[in-house]
Order: sequence, then C-alpha cells, then structure tokens
Amino acid sequence: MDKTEQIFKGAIAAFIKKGMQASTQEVAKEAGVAEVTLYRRYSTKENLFTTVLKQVLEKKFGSRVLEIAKENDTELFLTNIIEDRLEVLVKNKDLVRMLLSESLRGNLTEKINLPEVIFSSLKKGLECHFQHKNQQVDSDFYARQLGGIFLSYVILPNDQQFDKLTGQERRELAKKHAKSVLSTIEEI
Amino acid sequence: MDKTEQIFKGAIAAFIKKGMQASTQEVAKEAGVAEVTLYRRYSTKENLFTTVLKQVLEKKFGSRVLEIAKENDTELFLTNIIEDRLEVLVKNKDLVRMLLSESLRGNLTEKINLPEVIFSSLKKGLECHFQHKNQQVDSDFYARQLGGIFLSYVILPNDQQFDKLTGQERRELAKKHAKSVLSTIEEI
DNA sequence: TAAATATGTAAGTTACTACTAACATACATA
DNA sequence: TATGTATGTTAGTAGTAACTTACATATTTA
Repeated sequence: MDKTEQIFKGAIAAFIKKGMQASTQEVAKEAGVAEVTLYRRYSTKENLFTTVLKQVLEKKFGSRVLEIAKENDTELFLTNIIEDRLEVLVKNKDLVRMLLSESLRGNLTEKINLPEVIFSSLKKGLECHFQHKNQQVDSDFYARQLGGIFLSYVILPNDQQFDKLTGQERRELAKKHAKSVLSTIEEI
Repeated sequence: MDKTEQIFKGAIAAFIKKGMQASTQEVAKEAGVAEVTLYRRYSTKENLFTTVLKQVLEKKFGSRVLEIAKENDTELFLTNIIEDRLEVLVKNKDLVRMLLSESLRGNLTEKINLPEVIFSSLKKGLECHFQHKNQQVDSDFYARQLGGIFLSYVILPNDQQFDKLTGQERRELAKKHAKSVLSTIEEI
C-alpha cells in the first residue's frame, strides 16, 4: 500500500494510454489517490511525469550494454546486444512507443529522451568493445545501424510477433542482424 | 493568394510545431485566415488535419519504390531505394517526426499512418523486385531492415548531418547500407 | 496523549479550446 | 443592378484541465 508506488504505477498506466496529455485526474484515478496529493508531492504535472519516467527508464532499461561489450568475439557481442535490447524494448513496447512519441515531439528532457539514450548507450558499448580489440570503427554508423534495428521492431508493424518467438528463434534472428552489421564492419 | 493553399501551409506549419494539439486558432494565424473559415470548410479540426496531411503525404512522399524496383541488379536496386527514400525523409524531417509521433500515439488514420505506409510500400517494392528475378525472399524481414535504416536517420540524433553530405557521399552511404542488407539476403 | 504530518473532499480560479451564431462586407455572376 | 457565395469580426457556449484553497480526517511520531 505504498502511496509512492501506487502513484508511480498509476502515472505509468495513464502515460502509456495518453502520453503527457494524460490529465492529473486520470493519473489520480489510476493510482487510487486524490488528485491534490499529486500536486502536494510533485508540484506540477510535468515534474510528476519526468520524475516517474526517469526512474522507470533506469529500472526497466538499465543498460547491460557495457557488460555485454566485454565479449571478445564481435559477432557474439553484436548478437548478444541485439538479443538483449530487443527483448527489453519489445517487452515494454507500449511504454517505449509513448516515450518515442513524446521524445519526437520534444516534450521530454534530455535524460529521458529515448532516442538519445538508446543511441549514446549503443555508441558507448561499441566504443568499449572495439577499444578492447584495438580496432578503429565508425561507432556512430554502427550505433545508428543497431538503433535502426531496434526502432524497426518497435515502430514498424510486425505481424509475426517477436513476442511469440521462442528463445532459439530470437537468438537466430539476432544473429542474422548481427551478421548483417558485421558484414559492413569487415568491409573496412 | 489561394486561400486553400494558405490554409494548407498554415496547417502544416502549425502541425509541425505542435502536432494535432495545435489549436485551430494557431492554424488560422499561421494561415492568415479567420478561424471560422477553417470550420466552414473542414467542419472539424480532425478533418482539417487528415485532409491536409493525406494530400501532403501523397505529394511529398509519393512512392517511386515500384519504379525503382524494376532495376534488375539487387544491390543497385537497394542502393537506389535507400538513397531515394532517405533523401525524401530527411528533407522533410520535422514533418516526418511529427507524423511518426502522432502515428505512435494512434492519432492518425490508416492512410496517414507513416510506419504502416513506409513498411507496406517497401514490402511491395521488394516483392516486385524479387518476383521479377524469380527469387524467394522474406520480404517482411527485409522491409523491416530497410525501414529501420530510414527510422534511424530520422529519429536517432545525427551529428554528421545527412543534409550536409554531397551527392557522392550519400550514394556511398546508401551503398554501404545496401551491401549490409544484401549480405543477409545472400545468406539464404 | 499531544503535536506534526500526510491524505482526502469539495469547491473554486483561470485559461484554453473546439465549435457555433449573428451580422457585416467584399466579390463574382446572372 | 441584384443575388449568391466566401470571408471576416465579434461574441458566446460548453467542456476540460492545471493548479489552489480551506477544511476535515487519518496516521505517524515524540
């Protein structure tokens, strides 16, 4: 019965449904809390959302990228990162879509600007991996390539639901994408 | 001084700035037209926007995909399609971002749902191309791959502005992406 | 137990916005 | 010239939403 948790869950639910346009009334209702409580705690609607989203972003999308980057085999590294991030993003598809939508509108501050966060995190991972290998690559290009893969599964219509694939199938899909990225790296 | 054109331009300007949340007042101001004129012509704000956007979408994003698909060499076909669509999308980046944002929110009807439009148009192009070549490929997968490339340039931050590349540089970039896609096709 | 703190209720303020109505004016056409 | 049509101006309606205030009640803490 932690009020804070109630508010967080309510805010996220409302946010997923309507984005930042969700009214404080709706948030209060979802949370089972008085509207004025939200204002006493967070002062403004905007502050409420950014506070909540910042925390959720860390919790749900907390980056394992740097850890994965330690893998020495590049194809394996790419496969792992694709598999890992794709799983997280697709699992939280509705939330991700709202975050993207609001980011595109410029409503979200830097720390919760999802494209920014995704891109820079991937870039760091790539830099880390290839530094280990003493290999020079255009990390911007490959971060973009990876980011594009993730975006495509979240934004483009997907009939053959990623969710419904078995672990094995997902791994193969990730590997396929990894090879595609790798092919351009080896070009250099 | 065509009023219709004024209204279209004003509506698009307002839409780019604020999305469907743009008020009719703002549209009227941008267009240099009385607010009530909008209602007399389009009845509702929603109708105004969908009418305007549908037309703009056709005019600016009119698909050359099928034409390009006739190219017999697959690498060339991919390079051409990537170069062509990337140019159009990046040139209209602000508009595209708003369209994506609204599509993600589910505010736009089918005909102007940009992810849908992009994906299905790419898919058709791929099917057309490979049918000519009597080759069987997973067009869903490759349409997704191409779509991901486009999305990455519109959504992800890009410091080395695509806009500022020369024609030659763009072509090389497109070719690089094309080869990446091709590498997974040849896997089969 | 007493005081401080967190919450709920209810009402209100202010500002915005989609949309309408009434009337006036400009312009083209018959 | 007379009439219809497109537009502008102004005012208004009704609904919504962010945020505030005042007061009552519950819960925690000292």
